[in-house]
Amino acid sequence: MARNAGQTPAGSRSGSANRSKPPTMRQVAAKAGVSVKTVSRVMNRDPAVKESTRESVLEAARALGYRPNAPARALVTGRSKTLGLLISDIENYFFAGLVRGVQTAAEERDYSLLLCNTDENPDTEIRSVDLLLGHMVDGLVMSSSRLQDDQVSRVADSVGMVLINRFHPDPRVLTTSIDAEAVNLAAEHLIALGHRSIGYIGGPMRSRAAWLREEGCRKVLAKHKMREPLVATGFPVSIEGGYSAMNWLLDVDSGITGVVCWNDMLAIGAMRAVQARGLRIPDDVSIVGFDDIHFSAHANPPLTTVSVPIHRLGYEAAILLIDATEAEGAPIKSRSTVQCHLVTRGSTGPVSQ
Amino acid sequence: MARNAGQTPAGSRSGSANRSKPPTMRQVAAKAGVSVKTVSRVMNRDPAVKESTRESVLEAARALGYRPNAPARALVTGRSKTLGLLISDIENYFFAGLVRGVQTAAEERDYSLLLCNTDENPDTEIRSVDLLLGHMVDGLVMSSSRLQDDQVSRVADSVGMVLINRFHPDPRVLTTSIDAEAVNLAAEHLIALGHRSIGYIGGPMRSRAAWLREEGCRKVLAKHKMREPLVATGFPVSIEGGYSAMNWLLDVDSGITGVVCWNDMLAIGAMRAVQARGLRIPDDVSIVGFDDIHFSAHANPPLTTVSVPIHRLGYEAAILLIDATEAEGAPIKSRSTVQCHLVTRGSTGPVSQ
DNA sequence: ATGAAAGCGCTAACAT
DNA sequence: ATGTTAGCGCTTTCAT
Repeated sequence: MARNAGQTPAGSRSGSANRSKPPTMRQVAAKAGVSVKTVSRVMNRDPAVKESTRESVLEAARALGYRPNAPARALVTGRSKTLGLLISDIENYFFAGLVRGVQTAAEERDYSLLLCNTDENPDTEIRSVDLLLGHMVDGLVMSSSRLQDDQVSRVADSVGMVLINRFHPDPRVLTTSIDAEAVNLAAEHLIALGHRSIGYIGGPMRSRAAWLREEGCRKVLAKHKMREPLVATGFPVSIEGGYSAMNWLLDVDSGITGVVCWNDMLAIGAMRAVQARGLRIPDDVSIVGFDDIHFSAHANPPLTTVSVPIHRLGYEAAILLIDATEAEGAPIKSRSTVQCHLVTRGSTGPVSQ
Repeated sequence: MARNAGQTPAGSRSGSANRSKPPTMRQVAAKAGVSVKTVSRVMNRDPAVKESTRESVLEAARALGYRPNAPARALVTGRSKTLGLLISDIENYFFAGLVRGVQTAAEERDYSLLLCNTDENPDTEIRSVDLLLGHMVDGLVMSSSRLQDDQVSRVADSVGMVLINRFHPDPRVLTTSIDAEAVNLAAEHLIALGHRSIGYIGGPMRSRAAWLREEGCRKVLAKHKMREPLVATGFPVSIEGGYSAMNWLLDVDSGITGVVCWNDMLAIGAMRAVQARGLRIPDDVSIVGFDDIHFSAHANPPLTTVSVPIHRLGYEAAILLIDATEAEGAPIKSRSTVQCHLVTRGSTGPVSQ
């Protein structure tokens, strides 16, 4: 009877790639001697099925290697149990961590993940959003989106969405961000160590988050009645970019003793530039990063940085989104925040006399 | 007439999250005054439509904000234009690069990507495969799979698949791998530099690829009539693991002057351990990695490593898979190989006298 | 506790 | 060059 004992569906396996169509509910129903709807109920864990019928259905399903067809289900229910994830670059350690957090949440809640890279290109991003919407994703997680506020709002007309580290006036657009205090931690730390001549290496151009972080640095210095930081912006956000930016900083003002960086990648590049000039870290120059990517603890010297709970950021965002998607009425909660803290390591020290 | 000028579908936007259903082909057809099938043809770029009708259909579609419904299409065609991607950990730089390569190919060929992490856990992996098959993916890209050969074969009964860096006897299972010579490059390099006491830090346990690489190292030493390498295995494949492994190596034999590592992460950890002991790289110990992840060029000192074209690896795998999937008859090609080469940087040097 | 029929949005097979 | 009909695999009424 059951020619294929395991999970193998019946089908030829002769050399080439002709595959048999997967079994359907109808076949399971026939085999179990029940109606299609009963099989459906069993698959959806409807408690109103007799234990014995449930078992025989499950048995038949196993024997046939049956698997519910997600597209079919999506078609009729209008929900795909799928989330779209838009990031600028999966090879960036920050986004990789984010994805991991989102995945954890997705797995917990039984969602799948469709991943798209945007390369910070708005056209690519729009195409990706269209693609994702075509797949009937139930929600969208967007990080470092290059879309304007009104474009984002327009997307929110069609689907639930959560933005990472970006506030949006539209109340339907959910947000998960780092705490407001985080942007000040790095500068405060350097000042506490006695640094009075401070540089800043900035993040992506025209990014609101980047602007915010730079402003944070400025404000902290102002609060302590110090002169403005020397700011290096427009450099690529990469190790190489940090290298160039640091060289620029030192060329303009060789008296700088402390540098705050938009992120850890830049900071690592900056450290290399300092060392390449024969200066020592932290004796001559102290450097602070942002994110606390895995590698930073193992840089040489280990990098002092503002630790962002990246997994949590992704996890919270996804949970917020899923909750909002599944709530029929008004969303339970529309914003969430994760707490950051400074991790002091070897790249910073007291200013030398 | 067109109340919504832009791409906005008609629908309420009042505070809460009630979204209107997206427009269907029927509505587009009605608006354009044609049949559904004609709309279908336009959407599928069927050349057999008059230019004027095509345009009016496109116009109507734009006005309504129409987007083809992928699940519906998948249901009827049996193809989802979606690839499943199974990796062990997206936060591992190698896999992130792989994903990027796969994504490039997917985008080129108009496929979407469903991403799953396995954490090298076979149970998670089986669950993920089931999930992916439920989504009717057209193909599966698997890297560092923990499934047995026969389990893989069983999956291949249902769907096309390509394995990264793993050969499989089943001819239906496609493969993309690094070239056979790559595993020898590191050891050859150390030997050429005069090293005679060589250690090896191994990769994941029970991984065939890891075993192969270790064997490569052994064979090279044997070929040069040198004694067996001292092998450290069973350590976590991470910076921390490399640190511990290197310490173990040095504890067992303090005379080691050259170390070959399964990958760059381990190598970076190993470098840190050497430096922590007050030894210098490469003066006292030379270290070679594998992969050439982005960070390696910026390690301190920069890491000599076997450069694997990771993007290409992912790209080639995806292309192989898509080609095979779309070919109705026998697959065009079932294996592909990418060429690796040694990148000499600061972590290796001639053995000191 | 279970079943029959309708239909989700689309394309395939055949018209015309 | 365009339209009609049927049906993909599933869930949703509404029965029983």
